[in-house]
Amino acid sequence: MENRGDYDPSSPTFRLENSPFYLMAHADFKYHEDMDKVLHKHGVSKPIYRVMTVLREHQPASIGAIAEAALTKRSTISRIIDRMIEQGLVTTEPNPEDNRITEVTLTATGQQTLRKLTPIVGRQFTRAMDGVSNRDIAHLLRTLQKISANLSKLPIE
Amino acid sequence: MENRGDYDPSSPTFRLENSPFYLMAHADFKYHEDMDKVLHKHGVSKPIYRVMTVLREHQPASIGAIAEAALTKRSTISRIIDRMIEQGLVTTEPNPEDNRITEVTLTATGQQTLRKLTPIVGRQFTRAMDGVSNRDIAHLLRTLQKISANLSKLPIE
DNA sequence: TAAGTGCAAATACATATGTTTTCGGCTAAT
DNA sequence: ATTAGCCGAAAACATATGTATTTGCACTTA
Repeated sequence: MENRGDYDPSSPTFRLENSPFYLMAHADFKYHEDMDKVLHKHGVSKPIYRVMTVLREHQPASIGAIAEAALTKRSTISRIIDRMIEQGLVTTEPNPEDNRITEVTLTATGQQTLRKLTPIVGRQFTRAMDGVSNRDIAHLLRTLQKISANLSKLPIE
Repeated sequence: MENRGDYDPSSPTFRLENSPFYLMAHADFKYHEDMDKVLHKHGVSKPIYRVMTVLREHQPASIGAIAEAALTKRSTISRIIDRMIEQGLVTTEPNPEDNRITEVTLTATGQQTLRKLTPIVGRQFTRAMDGVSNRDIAHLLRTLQKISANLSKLPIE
C-alpha cells in the first residue's frame, strides 16, 4: 500500500491543515456559517433548508427517506417536518399502499420559498468557488464520491 | 464568470449527488459515523477527540483557541473540557500573563489515550482513501483550502 | 488611581438532537 | 384466520449544543 505521508492522521508529521477531513469540515462550516444567517431572515433554518433541497429532487418522500438523504436521525426529521407544517412549507399524508409511511410534499408556499432562496445559495456557491475551475470541481466530486463509496463498505473493527 | 452548470445549486439541473458541499458533508458523516462507535468504546466522544487532536498540535491552548480550531462555540468547549478533566485527560491552569485565560494541557493519561486511538483513526483514514492516489489527495487539499480561503472573506449580503 | 471599557470564561436558560420505548400497521408462517 | 415478528413513525426521555447573561480580570485614560 502507498505511504500516505503527512495526510495520514497517524503519521507523526500529521497536521490538521493537511487533513482532508478537517478541511472538509472547515469548508462546510464556513459555507453554512454566514448562509444560515441569511436563511434565518427568511424563517428557514439549516436543517429545514436541507429537507427542502431533498424534497426538490424527489417528491413526495417518506420521513425515513428524507432522514437518510439529509444525514439525520428519523426522530429529528419527524420534528423538523412538524415545524415545516406549522410554517406551511409542507403537507403530509399517509402512503395509500402502506399506512405506516408518512409522505411529505412541498406546498406552493414551500416551493415559492425555495425559489426565493435559490439565488442566495447560488451566490454563496459562486463565492466559494471563486478561482476554482470546473475541471477542479469535477475532480473534487470524483474524489469525494470515491471516498464516500469506500466508507459505505464494511466498517473498521 | 465561468458557467457552473450542474454544480451550482441554483441551476435547474442541479442534483445533490453533484453538489460539492453535500458530498463533503456526506463523506465527513460517513467517516465519523463508525469511527465514533469505536472511539466510544474507549470513552472518547467525537468532540473530545477533536479537542485532543487540536491539543496535540499546539499545547497548551486557551479555551477560545481550541473553540476556534475545533469549529465550536466557546461555551461548548468549556463544558467539554470539564468532562475531560473529570476523565483525567487534561488539566487547566490560568495563563500567568493574563489571569482571564484558561490554558489547557493534555495529561500523561490523555497523551496515552491519544496514542492508543491514533492507529484506529489511521486505519479509518486508509480505508477512506483506498484507491485515491496521493496526487489526488494533494489536489483535494488544494481545492478545499482554496474554498475555505474564499469563504473567509467578506460574507454575501 | 479610579472608572470605564473590553475580553475570556463560566453559568443559566432555551433549544435541538440523539436514544429508547411505544404504538399501530403490514407480512408471513402455521 | 390467528399470531408472531418486523417496520415506520411518533412520543418520552436523556443529552448536548447554542444563546444570552454574568463574573472577574486587565487594559486604558482621564
